[in-house]
Amino acid sequence: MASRKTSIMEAAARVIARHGVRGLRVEELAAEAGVSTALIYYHFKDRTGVLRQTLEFISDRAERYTTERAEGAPPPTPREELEQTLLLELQDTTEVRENSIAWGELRASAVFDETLREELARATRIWVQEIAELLGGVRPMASAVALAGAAERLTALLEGLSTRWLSGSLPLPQARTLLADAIDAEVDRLAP
Amino acid sequence: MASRKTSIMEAAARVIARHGVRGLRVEELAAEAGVSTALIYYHFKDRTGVLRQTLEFISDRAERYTTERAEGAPPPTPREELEQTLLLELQDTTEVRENSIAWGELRASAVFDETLREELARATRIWVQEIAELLGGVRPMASAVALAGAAERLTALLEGLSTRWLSGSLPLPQARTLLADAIDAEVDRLAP
DNA sequence: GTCTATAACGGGATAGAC
DNA sequence: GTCTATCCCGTTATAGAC
Repeated sequence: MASRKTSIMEAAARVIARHGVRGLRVEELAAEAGVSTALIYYHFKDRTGVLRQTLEFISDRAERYTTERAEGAPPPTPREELEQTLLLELQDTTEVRENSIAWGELRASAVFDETLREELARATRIWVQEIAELLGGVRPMASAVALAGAAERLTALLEGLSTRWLSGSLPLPQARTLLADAIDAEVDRLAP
Repeated sequence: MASRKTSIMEAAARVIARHGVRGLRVEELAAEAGVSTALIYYHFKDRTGVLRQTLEFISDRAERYTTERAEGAPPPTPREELEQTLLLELQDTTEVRENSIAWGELRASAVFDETLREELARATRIWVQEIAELLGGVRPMASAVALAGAAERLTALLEGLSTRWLSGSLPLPQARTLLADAIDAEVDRLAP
């Protein structure tokens, strides 16, 4: 069962998705979590502590939901799995939106906050590695270097498209098409 | 010569590069620009006005330095020009770093600030269009739609790589290689 | 562990003189 | 156009009871 502290971090993720890291007010967070502000300081020491731990929480959670699949569904082909995994991040559902926004905020905050960098780099590495493995399933003969490069490009492109979408510079369907085309191109490029 | 207002926007770009949009304090900006806080409100109305106009300033400046070429230098081939223009944004010089950080910050802020969106979308459109034209120089037979797609992907990838670089998740040389490879791939893909 | 009440402070914004 | 001085509000953070 979720501890009080965990449910505060879940609430923090929602608040960050609404107003960003900069817009997170401890009082609003308290209201969202249904607790007093004092309790937040009790569990997290200060506002920075809330952010640090919530961002860690978010990157862990993102790792999890990308891997999950429906129970009775037919097992997808490697190619389908790759495409689904990446396109999953470009969807206008509450959960994805929340995670994408929070992830973008985390990324942006790390530019100025050294303490976030290591954790972020680690989460990025894991994600890129996961995509590289999926690409390897599609193109078993491709070299590890080529797979790693393609994975790094596809995930970086996804982050770029996602931010454009969320900031209102690119309609979602177009973002999805662009990503799908890039997947095609990278897979073609890895062909024997 | 630079007006007072312009020099305040230059100072704002520096402060944003140091502490982010989130960390921009009007008082610090005033100190950086060597003026009083009241003067800032006189010229920009409020803090948001500073951000809005600085964003415009930054995107204009980026357009300029991207387009500039050395005087006596031999005119580059279309292919060289394309590559140089894009790779220019991945360099560890003060000016580029400052612009990239500020651009990333404004992009991230626009997710929560409606007032920045239109200007940002406009600047993005101009930039994508410029790259599409350079691609058209390399592949004159390619369709406008194909050129626009490739340009959108390359610039979005560049933003993604840039943010990874600035947030410490990707070494600069690697980011440059990845982008160069993507340019190769897109140009190949547009081949007749 | 959790609350209510409040202290303490940072920073955006303005008044008014020059 | 530009400054000095200051107001004032929103937020962070803590004290102390339960």
